[in-house]
Amino acid sequence: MQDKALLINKALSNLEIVIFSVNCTIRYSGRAESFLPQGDRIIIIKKDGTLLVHQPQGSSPVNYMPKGSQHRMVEKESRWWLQSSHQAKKEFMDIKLHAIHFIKTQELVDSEKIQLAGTERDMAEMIYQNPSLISGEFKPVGMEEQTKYGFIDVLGHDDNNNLVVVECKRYTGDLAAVTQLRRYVERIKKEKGLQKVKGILACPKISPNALKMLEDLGFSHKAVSPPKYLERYGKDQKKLGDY
Amino acid sequence: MQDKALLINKALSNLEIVIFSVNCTIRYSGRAESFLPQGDRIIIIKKDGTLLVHQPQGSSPVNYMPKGSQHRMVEKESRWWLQSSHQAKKEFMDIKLHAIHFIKTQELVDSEKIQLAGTERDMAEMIYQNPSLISGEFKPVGMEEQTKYGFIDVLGHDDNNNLVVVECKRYTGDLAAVTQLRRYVERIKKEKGLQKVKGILACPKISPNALKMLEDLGFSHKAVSPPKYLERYGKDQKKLGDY
DNA sequence: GGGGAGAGATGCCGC
DNA sequence: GCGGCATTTCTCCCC
Repeated sequence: MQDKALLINKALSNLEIVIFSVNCTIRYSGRAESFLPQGDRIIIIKKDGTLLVHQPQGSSPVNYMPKGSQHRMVEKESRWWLQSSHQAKKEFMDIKLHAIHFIKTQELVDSEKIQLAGTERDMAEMIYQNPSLISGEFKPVGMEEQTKYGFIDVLGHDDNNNLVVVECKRYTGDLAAVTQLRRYVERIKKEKGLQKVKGILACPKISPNALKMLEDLGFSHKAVSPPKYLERYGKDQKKLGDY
Repeated sequence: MQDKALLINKALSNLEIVIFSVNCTIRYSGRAESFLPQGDRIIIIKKDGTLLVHQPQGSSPVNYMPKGSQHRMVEKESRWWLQSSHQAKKEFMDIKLHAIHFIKTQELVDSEKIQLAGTERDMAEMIYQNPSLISGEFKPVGMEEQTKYGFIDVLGHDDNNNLVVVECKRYTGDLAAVTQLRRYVERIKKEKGLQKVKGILACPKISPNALKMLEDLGFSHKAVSPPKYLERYGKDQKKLGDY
């Protein structure tokens, strides 16, 4: 165990990634307090100080520590503990190690960033480029207007020169989306001193409650789905290999 | 490589957890589309079919597949791929393996659930038990009222018999929290046919914009922090050692 | 560093 | 399964 501790402390100081498979008990104190009874888990400590504890099922880590945390193996009363702390954020974690199934340390090299398509931002751009997706009379105005009046996805006007605020959601529109749209419309009305500003929620579908609230507020829903850009970077795909 | 593939496919069918350290390229298609150029990553496949891909830094997985996904090692044109799919959700991932640094399979036993204190729910209960945290005249009403009118954190009334809606946030109150409170107050007004319903946002702090909107709507902010229940299980801590 | 908002969010609970 | 909502959300962008 002593040698394992040395190995780990050395790896941590070398900023290598460390992967444990252990049987442990965990306490955390910081933004909240938590206790996790004894069980088998995978623990990962990354170069940037991030610590993740994963159970054998589930997508999210059951416990974790943020980037910038410090970690060390400590022996106390003939027991080994993995202690983590982030002093600035006042977060602390103590992992009591009942057994260590295996440990692996490794230097990983990866500075690549993921390329993602089909986001809400892509949706807004698609509508901006192809405003008939909203309606035949919808005319988007300059993108700079978006920043000027906040985080409005697409701002435009109709044939009667009414301003139109479009809020995009990539999946089901919910009550929060409606209140967000409402907030933008009210802000525009106040800042521009307008009586009438249209609000449109663009999303593939909308919950019944959200639709009711939307219509009660005089807004409307337009069914639009986020774009899948496979075709867009089809050429890049070829360059990247015969995938 | 052949033997590794057999090992992995066997482990996957045995519902063991599999941990890879690899150099890979990743494509994903499903709710969105993504491409991640070549680099070193850790891959975890869990018993429930969850797949996680982690880069050497950052808290969130760069790519992932949901619970219920299926995985297999495939050889194609003298290259090994790890293919994952979730047919029902129409999600697909192809991981092109340039190198495998190590693979570990393991059976993990853990059915424990984490105990968490300091959540918004705990905050609401604290206020319900100790209403003077809101004000001297605040009197909470029965908890069953909460479900009847939705997900209101704490519902009560003041000395003048005005209904009071309290929305709790465990950290900074923001614009979304204000619109959420507004939604609850409007719902109560409509369902009960009331003219005046008070709204209170209980949170440790509040952003300037949120405070302005809150006051414009006639609501108010009360500084309350989520409870830390360390003292509740203080005795257990002592048993675990003087960390 | 804080505010505002999205996320391939995930997870939990209730209907 | 969907709806509504919190999350030790995390991450990104912009000020």
